[in-house]
Amino acid sequence: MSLSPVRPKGPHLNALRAFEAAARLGSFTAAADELSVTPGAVTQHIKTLEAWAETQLFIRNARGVKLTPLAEELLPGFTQAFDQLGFSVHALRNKATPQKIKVAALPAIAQLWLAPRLGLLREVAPEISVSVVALDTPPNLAREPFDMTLFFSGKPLGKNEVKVTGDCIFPVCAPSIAARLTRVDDLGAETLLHDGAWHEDWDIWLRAQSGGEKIPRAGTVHSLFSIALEEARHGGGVLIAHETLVADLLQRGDLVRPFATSVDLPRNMVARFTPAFRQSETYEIVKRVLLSEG
Amino acid sequence: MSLSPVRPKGPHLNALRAFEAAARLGSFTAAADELSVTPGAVTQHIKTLEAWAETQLFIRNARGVKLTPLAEELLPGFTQAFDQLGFSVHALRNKATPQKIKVAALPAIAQLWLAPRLGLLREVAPEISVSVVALDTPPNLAREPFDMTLFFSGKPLGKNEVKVTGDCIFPVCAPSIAARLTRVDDLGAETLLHDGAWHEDWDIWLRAQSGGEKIPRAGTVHSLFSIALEEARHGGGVLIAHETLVADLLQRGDLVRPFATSVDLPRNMVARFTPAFRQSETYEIVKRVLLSEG
DNA sequence: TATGAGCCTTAGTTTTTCTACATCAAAATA
DNA sequence: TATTTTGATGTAGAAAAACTAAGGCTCATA
Repeated sequence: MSLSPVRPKGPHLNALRAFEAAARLGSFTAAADELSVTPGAVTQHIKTLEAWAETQLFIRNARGVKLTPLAEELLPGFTQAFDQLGFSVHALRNKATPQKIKVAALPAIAQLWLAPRLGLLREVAPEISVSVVALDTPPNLAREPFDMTLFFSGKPLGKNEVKVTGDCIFPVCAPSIAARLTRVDDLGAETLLHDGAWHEDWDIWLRAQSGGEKIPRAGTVHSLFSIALEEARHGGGVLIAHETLVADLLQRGDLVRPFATSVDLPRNMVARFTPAFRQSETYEIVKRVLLSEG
Repeated sequence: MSLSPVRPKGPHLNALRAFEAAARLGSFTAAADELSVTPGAVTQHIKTLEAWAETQLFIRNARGVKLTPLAEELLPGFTQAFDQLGFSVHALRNKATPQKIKVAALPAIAQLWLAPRLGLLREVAPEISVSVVALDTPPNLAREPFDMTLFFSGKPLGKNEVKVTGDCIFPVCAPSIAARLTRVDDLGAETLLHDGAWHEDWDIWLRAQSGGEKIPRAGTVHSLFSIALEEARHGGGVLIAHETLVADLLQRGDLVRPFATSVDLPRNMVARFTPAFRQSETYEIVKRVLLSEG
């Protein structure tokens, strides 16, 4: 019996959050990414927490970490707590400023699909202000302050998800280039443009064409689809494009499809919403305007 | 549509915790107390949160704060989240170090009732280590890292509470003083000792005696019951004592009861446990040993 | 009118948290 | 086998957050 003079303190909330993220994702690096900090910060948080609890939470291997049985057992409770907290934070934002919404989207989607539609939204409901953040990977909606995300997904639709469009690829190019393309074989003489994140697109499309296997895949890679698109528009080569992202330019005639065949990819453009946002008045308007014509 | 380059951040967790406490308790000062910080810290947290959400959460009056309807609406969700978090933290401690338990108790209870029994516990289960923190008011078990509390309570027993003893008061003094006390009136010539936190005790007891109303209540006040008790033991006066706290000294003969009459107060000494602790193996042992003889 | 309770503000300090690197070990690759 | 890659760690310094202390304000109550 030690009559301690000081009120004992609980662990730091940030350490608990770091633990939950690391345990759920099974990786300190992934947790650091979700929390927008460096992996070193996560290491420190978890070390602090382990010292506080006087126990080990992770088994460190040189290549990644593994949960101890204790951490495994405790994880669901922490996840539930932070989920509830995240929901309440979303509710706070949605009820305090219902006319302001935050969207996270793939850069290409943000620029080529979303941007035109936001003009439409402004016409219909000028009181709604939308802020868009371009991200390469979908954020964890239960934890980060976004109301909706727009990404491609090959998984079955989840509870708060809505299919926006399918994903279908085909080559596009400037009309001047299209003039000299009649057979798939002609592509061998052209620069094949593609996006770095979708480096398999040409391969997929060519494999679906008879004789396409022989075309060399080498070409110019751009880190952003929108830059590759710009390049194609100026006659820089033939781009393997995603239908939803080039519909506008095709309609305007800036780009044309040299070949009729397209390939459907097994994935969709998916809009995902937070449960809190779905309860707000704004949700219906946004959904109606943005997802009107599939 | 502003294409923001930075990933937006959620509010700080500490700010959310401060909000929850302030909203639940309806007072910044009380929240500061629960969180063991100064009221200024709470003010700042809440101001930060209000700025983040771009909304007002409290209506400030010169005398206390009132929740806005929005805050009122959001409170339950936040409370639930932090309750769950608290439970998980307790579970972490209980499963990581099941042999270490933390108790918060009233100073007088800690010293006079609990301390003797801890020796007994050590005999029965030496592997259990108990740390005791003396507090004047019961801590919020759902938020602070204690496994159990021991305080007097006049309220009906709650879900995780167990009655330990009743509370019954009567005068005690050294045998030398008792020798010159025969009637209640004789108390008029003695120094009446009492604890500052229980300043009404003499009043209550005297009112229950015939003729007691006339005795002057003035006497020596001590901030700690145990100091008043020490004073009484050394012949410094007559103390109005609580049965559970002086049983030992009475049995040993260090103190005696000059009058037979006692008054039952409408309250009990109550042990309260965390739900997480009740699930641990240690709970049964502790309960059996400490609460054996009512 | 004086007092006290309760919150606010500001300035300055302490504590916490984060980053930037360098390092290390196992696994994957060549 | 040598090399590269991946993911975690340790440390120092810097940045950010959180806290305290002290003075001030306002309203209710005595």
